[in-house]
Amino acid sequence: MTRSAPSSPKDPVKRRGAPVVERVLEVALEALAERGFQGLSVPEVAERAGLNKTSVYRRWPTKEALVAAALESALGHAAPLPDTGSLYEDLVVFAHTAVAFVTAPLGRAVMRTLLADADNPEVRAIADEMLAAQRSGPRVIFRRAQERGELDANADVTMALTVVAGAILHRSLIEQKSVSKDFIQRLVSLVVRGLGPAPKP
Amino acid sequence: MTRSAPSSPKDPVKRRGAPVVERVLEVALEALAERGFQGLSVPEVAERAGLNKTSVYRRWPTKEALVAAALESALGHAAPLPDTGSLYEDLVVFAHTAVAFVTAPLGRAVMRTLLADADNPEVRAIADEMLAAQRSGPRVIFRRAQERGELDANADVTMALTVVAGAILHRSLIEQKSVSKDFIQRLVSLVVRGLGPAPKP
Amino acid sequence: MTRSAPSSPKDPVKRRGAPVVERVLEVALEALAERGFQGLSVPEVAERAGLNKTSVYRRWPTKEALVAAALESALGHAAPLPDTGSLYEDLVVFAHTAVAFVTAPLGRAVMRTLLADADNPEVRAIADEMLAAQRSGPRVIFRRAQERGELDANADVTMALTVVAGAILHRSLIEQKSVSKDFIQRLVSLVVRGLGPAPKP
Amino acid sequence: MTRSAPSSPKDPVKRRGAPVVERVLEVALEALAERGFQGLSVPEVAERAGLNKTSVYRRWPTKEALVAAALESALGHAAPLPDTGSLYEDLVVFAHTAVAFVTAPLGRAVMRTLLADADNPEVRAIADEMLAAQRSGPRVIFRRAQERGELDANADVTMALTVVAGAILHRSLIEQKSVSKDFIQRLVSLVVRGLGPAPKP
DNA sequence: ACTTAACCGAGACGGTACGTCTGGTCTTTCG
DNA sequence: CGAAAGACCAGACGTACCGTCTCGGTTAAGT
Repeated sequence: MTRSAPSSPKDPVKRRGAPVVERVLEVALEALAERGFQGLSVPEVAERAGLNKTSVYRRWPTKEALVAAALESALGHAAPLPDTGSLYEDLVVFAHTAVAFVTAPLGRAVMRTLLADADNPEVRAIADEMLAAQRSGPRVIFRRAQERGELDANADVTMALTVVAGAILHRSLIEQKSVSKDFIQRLVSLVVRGLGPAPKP
Repeated sequence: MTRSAPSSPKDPVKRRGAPVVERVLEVALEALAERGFQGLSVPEVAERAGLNKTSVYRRWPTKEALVAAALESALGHAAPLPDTGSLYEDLVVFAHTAVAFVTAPLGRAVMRTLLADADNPEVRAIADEMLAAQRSGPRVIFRRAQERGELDANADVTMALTVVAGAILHRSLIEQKSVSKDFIQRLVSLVVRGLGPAPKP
Repeated sequence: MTRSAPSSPKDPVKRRGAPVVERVLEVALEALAERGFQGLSVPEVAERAGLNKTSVYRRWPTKEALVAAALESALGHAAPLPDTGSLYEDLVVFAHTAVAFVTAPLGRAVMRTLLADADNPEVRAIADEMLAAQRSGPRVIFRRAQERGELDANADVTMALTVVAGAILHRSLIEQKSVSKDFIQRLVSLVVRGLGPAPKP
Repeated sequence: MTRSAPSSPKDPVKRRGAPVVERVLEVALEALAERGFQGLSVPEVAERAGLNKTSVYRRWPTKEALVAAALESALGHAAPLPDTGSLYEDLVVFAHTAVAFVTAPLGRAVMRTLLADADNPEVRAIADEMLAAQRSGPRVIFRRAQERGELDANADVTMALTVVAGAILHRSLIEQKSVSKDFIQRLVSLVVRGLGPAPKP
């Protein structure tokens, strides 16, 4: 017996296909960002990836499966959480990563899917999961600020997150203006102030 | 005129002229909200409106023209601006109208178009225009607050608007949760506080 | 123009399509003769007929329906029965028409269908029907010969028909040789003699 | 064992495959009879023979080669010629072998190929050859009858053969009826009579 | 017994064609 | 004249099948 490669005892599938899979999913993600879910066509992805459409259909029988796989393959790239010792600084750094996410193909794809093509439950579920992952991290920022005493214990953290994310979203996708560093600073300023106690009249 | 038509209990909706146009544009708006721009098809609108697709094509030769007309027909329903004498109250009222807008078919259609189907410039222009109209009003709220001395003269009004709109947008479309009265109050609280001077440490 | 067109009291459908139908069926018959039933493809027929494949599919949803229609449209061209007063002469004339049938596209199509593609019952039925029609006529020839006393009353008429048809079939399709006038005469001679009483030893 | 021939430095063919080859060709013949030439697919033959399609393609690169090999492998099974001393009896026996041939898979395959799928010249040539072999034998029957004086020297022997073969062909393939013993007797009777002198009126 | 080389199984892949579906144009008829 | 009906074209889509290729694994021969 020629037991080769003990690390892969049996790998009947994807001996030839491994690089192909990556390429296709990458292309699918791009296309998803450009055209949205319903505008995406499997033949187009196949052509862009440089292989025959039948080969794509073989692996992912439906468009949903392809998109789900593409989204899933891009999961787990959580950005490292900032810890500068200052809520303001932390939030600025986090906002930048959020902007980067929304600007990159993956983020655009997720956003388009969430906003416009949320009909398919399978895809929707994955996109939701990605969004939750995206939101779970930053909560730590606020908790640390609370532990430092920089933030009140019952500050509306959830609202702050929604505000930061929503403002960036609105700015980049609705107003279609670039999210500048200045914008982020003004946004974070407003939020940090807003989380504090009411100003004296 | 076939008013009674006993042979057909279900009268074929609106047969000629002006009422037909209204019906079609109304249906087009609904479909736009449901399917988005690229998901909308002229034959489908025709069928839903109860007339032959050729009749629709006669009036609006392209899908763009139909959508543009539909959006345009829904313009000019600017909500009355609140003037309660309190920035907080004014913003709460405004936020409610914004939520109503985003919830209604027209608003959803505009949002979907802006977010996901912004490729066509003609349609995009109209949607932009609607958005600008939606934003022009509320600025008065802040100006009045500044005149009352309730708000600093160089407060970041633009940011405040973006934050309110963005948060509502994020809440309803991304998180897919209902925008409750409580949510709005907390949102406006945060924004009003954020517009004030920095809290004392 | 509103001319009610009394010249066409026919059904309201196929005003544009009437000539198209003929053309398609004609082409289908040709293709059937060339490629056989299973070798025939609807798109190919459409292209040869100069119209879009969807137009063909609209009228005949399946290949079977198209072939059935093509065969049916070619029915009813029964050749006039000869009546020369001589069994030999009658058979010679009839054999010539049989040869013409087998040589023409229609005949070849029927033969190919009967011989090679007899799997589909719908098509098979039509081809069978055509064959029966083709055989019903010639029996009269023998009956008249019997009435004239030229032929014995219990002569094996069915066998004679099978022999004439089979020999022509074998000659033209199996041996692939032309069916000459001389061949026909020798064939009929043999059959006529064979129908008579046994020769004296 | 087939002469292992140690002198042969290279014996690329059939070290392991000898029984496989037989099985494949046998199956191919069956499939040819069932589906005809153009309906036959190499993968299907492979599956029916219980081996992988690549194994079949390795030996016979094209469908034509496979069919040619299948037909060729079935050659040379000439039935022994009858010699009963009576033309009638000889012909009856011969007709039975002809019926057996046409009924068996091999015969049906040859017939289908000759009748319907005669496009490929290579295959066609082999089928023609088989047909010629099938016809060469029976001529002896007539020659012996002539030598016995039972048959006139210038009787139309070729026509008689065509008639017998054609009638059987027509009966079994066109009329799709079984070729009974009675049918054969009546057929031979007619032919034998037909070969004799014209009956006296 | 061990090596070697032909053979076989498995399945990914490109490619072609098919039949379906839908969108948009056009002609003809009806009211 | 406008609306209905629907034939028609165009093109994309997903499926099926074919034939090629490249891997491994196995079998049969030969030192």
